[in-house]
Amino acid sequence: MPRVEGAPRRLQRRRRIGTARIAPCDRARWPALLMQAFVDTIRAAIAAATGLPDAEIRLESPKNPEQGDLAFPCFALAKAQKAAPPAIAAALAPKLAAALSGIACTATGPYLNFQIERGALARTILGEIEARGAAFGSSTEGAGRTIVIDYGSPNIAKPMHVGHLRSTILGMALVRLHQALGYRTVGINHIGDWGAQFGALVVALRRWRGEVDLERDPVMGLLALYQRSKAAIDEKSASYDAAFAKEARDAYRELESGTDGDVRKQWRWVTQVSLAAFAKTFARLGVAHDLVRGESYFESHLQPTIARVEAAGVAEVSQGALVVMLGEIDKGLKETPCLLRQSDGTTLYATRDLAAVFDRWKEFEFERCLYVVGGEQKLHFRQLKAVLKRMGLAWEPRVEHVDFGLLLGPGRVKIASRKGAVLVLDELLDEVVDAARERVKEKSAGLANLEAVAEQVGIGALVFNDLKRERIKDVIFEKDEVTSFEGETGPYVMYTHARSCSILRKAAAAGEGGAEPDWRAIASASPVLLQLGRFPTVVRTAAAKAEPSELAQYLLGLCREYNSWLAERGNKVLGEAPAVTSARLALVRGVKIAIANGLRLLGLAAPEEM
RNA sequence: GCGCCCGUAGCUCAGCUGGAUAGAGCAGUGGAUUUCUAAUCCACCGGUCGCAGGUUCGAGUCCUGCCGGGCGCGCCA
Repeated sequence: MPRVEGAPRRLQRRRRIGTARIAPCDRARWPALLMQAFVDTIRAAIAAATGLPDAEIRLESPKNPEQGDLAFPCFALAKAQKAAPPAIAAALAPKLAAALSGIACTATGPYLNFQIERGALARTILGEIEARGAAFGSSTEGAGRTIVIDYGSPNIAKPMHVGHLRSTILGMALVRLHQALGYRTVGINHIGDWGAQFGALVVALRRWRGEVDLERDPVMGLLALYQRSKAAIDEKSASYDAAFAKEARDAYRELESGTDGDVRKQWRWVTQVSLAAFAKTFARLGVAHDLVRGESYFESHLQPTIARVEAAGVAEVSQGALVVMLGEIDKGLKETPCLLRQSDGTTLYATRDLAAVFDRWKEFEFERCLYVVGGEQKLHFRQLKAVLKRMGLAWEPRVEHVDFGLLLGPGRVKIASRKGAVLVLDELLDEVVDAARERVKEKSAGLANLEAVAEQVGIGALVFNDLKRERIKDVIFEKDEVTSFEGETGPYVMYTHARSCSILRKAAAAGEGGAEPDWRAIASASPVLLQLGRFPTVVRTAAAKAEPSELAQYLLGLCREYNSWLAERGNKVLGEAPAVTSARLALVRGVKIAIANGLRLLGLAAPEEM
């Protein structure tokens, strides 16, 4: 039962570390990074004028958009030139202005502000989006390389609950982000289908099968048996049953022995009905794993795995157990070695994950192997990596724990409780979709595909609510917030998309938009254009940092800028002079494409009407 | 006790590799609909960026200490 157990036990936060660094932009490979192209041009000019090494030239955005599109602070030059930053800026501005064509350069205090010529900005960015369409934002950077992503990973015999939501949603987004960058992705559902608890469950099935309904909703029936069996083997529980516990241990031993008898038959059935239920839930979230490979798969790999670690000379026996001491690798792990084999000879979680990661490396030679697992398991993955490092495996840095915070209820109360009341994921999805259906009915009465849109909007609201936050932060699940659909929400982004589609439909119906665009008509939309230009870079960094929230935040910002522009009285799109309408339609189309692509990468639908 | 993490507006959060007056959403107040979906937009209200030092031309951002909160810590997963 690997990734999520009933109650999230731990919570960790971490700053971005590890391999999540972003390589310098390779222009040969990234011809279409849009804003990056302008940035590189300006940087080259600054380098030529100042002699600064390329790495030290950092451009930023001016505080006030009217000051320019890009800015360069001159403080760093002050020491070398022995002059005040404003004087340096003033001296540099004319030189750069002369060197750059189509980009104005002015000094404002200690800053150099650059403004790209409006027409060029619009033409470049909107032209690129138009040309690439659904592929806008994607690239071939990752061609020929593989990313393995372990996510979702529920445990059999129990329904998926809210605790699985974050891993599933984050994992799905990471799969899509990497795909967009040209990587081959392998999404793995590492189901928890092994362990002593299944011995107990089989015994529970033997004894109490008739007492629960296993026909209508097998997984809920299994949950009841699972909980009851857990109490029966818990010495501290009032329902402790010594005979049951012994039988459970025997059953697990039989399961582990590989004997294809009754125990294994029952276990197989449990696995089968559980997977069928998971598949439905995953489908609603738009998730499809490439590989379902549970812990049981690695049973035969356990002894070879231990042998391999022993052969590497890093294993030792301590207090009867086989461990790998890790203090030399990581001082923080001095007190917590990695246990590979218990004193009774059985293996542990770490052994299985070690077997799994060896297997994955052998099969995929991954660029990265991401474990989208809650922060409460941080120690486990830290140990796992430390073992790999101690074994001298060069690919150890490619293994990353993509950790995330807890999902909490109102008042920071834990939602998923070990005792009883699990919030079943399907029920939650139904609730959100119900709320969405009400809203869609009320706002768009005659919508033909009401049900489909309600599903898209409701689930989109839930997913976006999760993805918009930095993953390390806890998510406070407030139902009112998830079903409000206003403000910084998934439906807000979807709505912006749907409105744009509506404008484009009307334009097509009226035959507008064919004229040569007059880019001056969108001169006031440069914040929108600049934001559009950032899209490919955002996709790239969101993937590199395994942080989908960067894309979600980007989309919110894009929609905010765009809606604000669109609401201005002077910016009417349809029915204006043909050249004006053409230019504005190009902007609408560009935004529409960026939103659609962004939503898709986050795993959300982009309905054309809602 | 040890390890790791978090602490920005009443609430929920952004803030890119330290840089120009700290930004949104929600809640509250007041506006915008002969105008392309008002699931929108505009304005106002609201902040000692936990506290104290330090580094720096410059710190919400880096370092140290403290306070508050969370998670984890050998035979569970």
